[in-house]
Amino acid sequence: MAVIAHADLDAFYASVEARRRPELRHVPMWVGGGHRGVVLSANYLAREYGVRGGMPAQQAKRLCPHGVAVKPDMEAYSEASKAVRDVLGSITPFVEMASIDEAYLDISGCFKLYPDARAVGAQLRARIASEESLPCTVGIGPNRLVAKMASNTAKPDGLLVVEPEAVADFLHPMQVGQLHGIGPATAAKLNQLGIYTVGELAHVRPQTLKRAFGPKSGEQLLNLAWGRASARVAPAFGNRTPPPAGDGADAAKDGREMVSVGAQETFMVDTDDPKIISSEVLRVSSKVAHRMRQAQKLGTVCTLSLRFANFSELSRSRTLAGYTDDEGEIHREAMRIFASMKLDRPRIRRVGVRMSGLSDASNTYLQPVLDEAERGWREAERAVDKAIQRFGTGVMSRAALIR
DNA sequence: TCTGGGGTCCTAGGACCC
DNA sequence: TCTGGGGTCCTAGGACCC
Repeated sequence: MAVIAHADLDAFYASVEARRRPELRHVPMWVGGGHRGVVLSANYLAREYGVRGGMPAQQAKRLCPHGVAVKPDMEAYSEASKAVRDVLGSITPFVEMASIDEAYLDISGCFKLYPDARAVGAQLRARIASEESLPCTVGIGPNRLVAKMASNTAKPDGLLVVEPEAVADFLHPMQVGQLHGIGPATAAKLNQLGIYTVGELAHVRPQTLKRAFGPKSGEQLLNLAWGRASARVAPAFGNRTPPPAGDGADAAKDGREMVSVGAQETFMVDTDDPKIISSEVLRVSSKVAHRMRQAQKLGTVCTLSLRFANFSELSRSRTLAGYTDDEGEIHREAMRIFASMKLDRPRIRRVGVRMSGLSDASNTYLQPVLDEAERGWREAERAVDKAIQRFGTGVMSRAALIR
């Protein structure tokens, strides 16, 4: 039986900030905020005031007026994440970063060096604390789900091992909404059916769940309730092409193929001005195209999404005639979609563009551009990529994007 | 001064083909 | 000419996660 560990860095962004600014260590503090922003990560002192990740920054400030808001520094967090990954990798080669602040490890092969799972977990925590000065919680179980639930239960700064025979006793007393994969909507629907705890969920007739949630989701809910899940950890790229070396779009998570690339931006003030909307769509298209080129991907499905002033959303997608990573083409397609929506100038809060239907640039036929005048843009965009690589983001952009 | 940005996966309905 | 069934692809939207 496999033994899987889930390592979760506690209040990650806030911890990285506290590490380099010790004066922040003993005050309520969170990362994020700004105009129309949200809290990305709050330290545990701030959480005592009710401040939580995802909460509007305004609300955090109201709950904790003397708390300190810190501007995010994604580059620093990304570097810290890589350093942690290296530490984890020195204990087992089977490490899969599930996001910037958590990793799954297959530690099945570690028991020649360590007496038991608890010893491996303790070592992971000790090494990250001593080498990276970051607090971390480790959960261990027979598969990914149980390991994840164990770390959720043990955080912050804890360690919990759930033996295979103890899985049901561990999960069944929990509320259904605590399960990884059951969000507010599903929890509410389960509650309506009179199902509140994981134990109750585990004993519902499969037919009932399948009728209510569809065959696949119904089955999945039962698996979750019994703690059945994959124990696969995918650090290796197997027969797939590894992602390009270097930073940037290796945001591609370990092992899994990139499915889409998108960007979105919220306006400072809601707008119904087509000119402003078009130039914002160009800005996000340019971001998407740049990241696609970095990842060496071409895409064929363009999705435009809008969030309106009242927070309702609308999205439309279209399949292009060929593959592209060209910002001009993406922008034109997105604006064509916008026009086809025939909106009556509603106030728009946010615009987003996402490209999917991705394919590796190296083995995808790129449709020749018919309009010769367009040909120059590809080269120009490549040149901009190079300049950005040398001098950093912000050195160059289209004249139309300069505010 | 309410509510970001980056993703993945699933479902349902319609088009289309056999 | 009428009819049914199944498979697949595309699109829109919802749910969820960090």
